[in-house]
Amino acid sequence: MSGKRSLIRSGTTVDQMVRAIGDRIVTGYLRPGEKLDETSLAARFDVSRTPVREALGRLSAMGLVERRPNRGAIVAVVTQEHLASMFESMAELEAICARFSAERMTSSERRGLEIEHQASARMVQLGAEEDYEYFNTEFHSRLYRGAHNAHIHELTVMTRSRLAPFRRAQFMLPGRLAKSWQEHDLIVTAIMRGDSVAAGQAARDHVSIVSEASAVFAADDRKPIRRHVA
Amino acid sequence: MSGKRSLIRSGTTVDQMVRAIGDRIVTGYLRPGEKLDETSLAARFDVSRTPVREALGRLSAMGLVERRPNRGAIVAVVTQEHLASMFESMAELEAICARFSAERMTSSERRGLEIEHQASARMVQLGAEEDYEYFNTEFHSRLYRGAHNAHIHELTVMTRSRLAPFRRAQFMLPGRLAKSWQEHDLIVTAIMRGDSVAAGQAARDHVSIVSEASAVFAADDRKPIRRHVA
DNA sequence: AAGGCAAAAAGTGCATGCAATTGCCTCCGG
DNA sequence: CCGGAGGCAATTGCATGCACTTTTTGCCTT
Repeated sequence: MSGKRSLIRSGTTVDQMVRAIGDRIVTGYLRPGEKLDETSLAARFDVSRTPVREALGRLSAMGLVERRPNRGAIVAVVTQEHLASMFESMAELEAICARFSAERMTSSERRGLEIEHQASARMVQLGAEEDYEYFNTEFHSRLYRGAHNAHIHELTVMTRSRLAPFRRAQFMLPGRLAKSWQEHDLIVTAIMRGDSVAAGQAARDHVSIVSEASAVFAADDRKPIRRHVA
Repeated sequence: MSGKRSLIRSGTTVDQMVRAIGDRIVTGYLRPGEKLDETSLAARFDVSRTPVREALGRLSAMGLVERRPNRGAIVAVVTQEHLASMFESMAELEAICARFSAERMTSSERRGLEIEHQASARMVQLGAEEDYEYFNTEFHSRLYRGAHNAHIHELTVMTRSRLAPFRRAQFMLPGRLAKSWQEHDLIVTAIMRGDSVAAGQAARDHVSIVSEASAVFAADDRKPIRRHVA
């Protein structure tokens, strides 16, 4: 083969394929409904069809691609209805995590959450969307971990990744940044005082709002986003 | 190849493998930690290693088998802690389904639920564990569908199947049958009067009790079940 | 000109073969 | 007697080839 398959090192070939293809889907580079031809993908990444097939299988299990027997794979196309169901699920899952976090977070976890949350306030003041996004992700991850429930954690992360393609532009909405922080603040406050019911409700509301914000973009997401190849 | 691969017809070869191996895991025929050798499985089912590999991949995504790169696959071994987290998740998921069902079930869905539930009462009187298990599964499925949320449905079914190996003996506990029905009754009643909070709580409690009942069996599940190699 | 049918082209599904990695067993040194 | 290095067997990971299914295209019929 040509180069030592430089991009995306580490892990087995299949892992690389999963990441390579998955990234392109999550970032919107490959658009819903787009055909995923095994042969072309294999050629594109300079591997044989076997690891590509396995990667498509895994991505299918993740819900990112749809596989039709004997008819090839396409990037999963989600109906507006199914999208709504995923957002609703996400709200419930986050609510559970927040509720459990309020009950179970260790004092050091609470401290960490508080500190990160306050740090992210600076990003809001600066209006740094990109940086805030990092803190946002970290914030939610802390909630998932704080729930101290491996399985819920897994389900939540899975659902979140599946929603990723539809969430990416949410912070472009004017004022969304500050609002997001305030919503986080409600959650943090509730967790700090151990109010599991309030924490759950605040988390649910937070996701619901994100859901609506994203829906705006889901609609005009049809415009060509195609960039350079990788 | 020899015979027309008679067992488990329909679907692609991989589907058959997934079902064949998955069944053996879910029913406890293959025990946690047991090595799943690709070559032997391929020989056993008279197919090549390729579909077996893909099946193992899917089962791994389902959480039924654990795959260690270059080191083969084993039947997923869950720690007591992770098992507890799955049961807890299940309780929360069922609670969500019951809550949504109370709010969203159509009148015909409500009618169907009620009828099935009443029918299952006969199984309790007869002490027919096997038959009751069918109604039980059906009952929960109705709850999942009644939530009218495709994604929650998916997560719930996935979690349920993953718990299947640890639930199978629950109805062997004396008196569990009648208690189960009474718990179902609480859920049904709450749903019928549209009391989402009560429905959710009843469903959560129901699963929690099942969880404890199953834990009893999870402990002495270590005894050798090994039979002939299928 | 439009519809339908058939043959070819394309692409998936599975089998098989080879390379690479792992685990084990042996042998040697301490 | 124990610990480690090296080689061997077993098993996984990937590549390739063939068969079958689906789709497309071009021609023939109406």
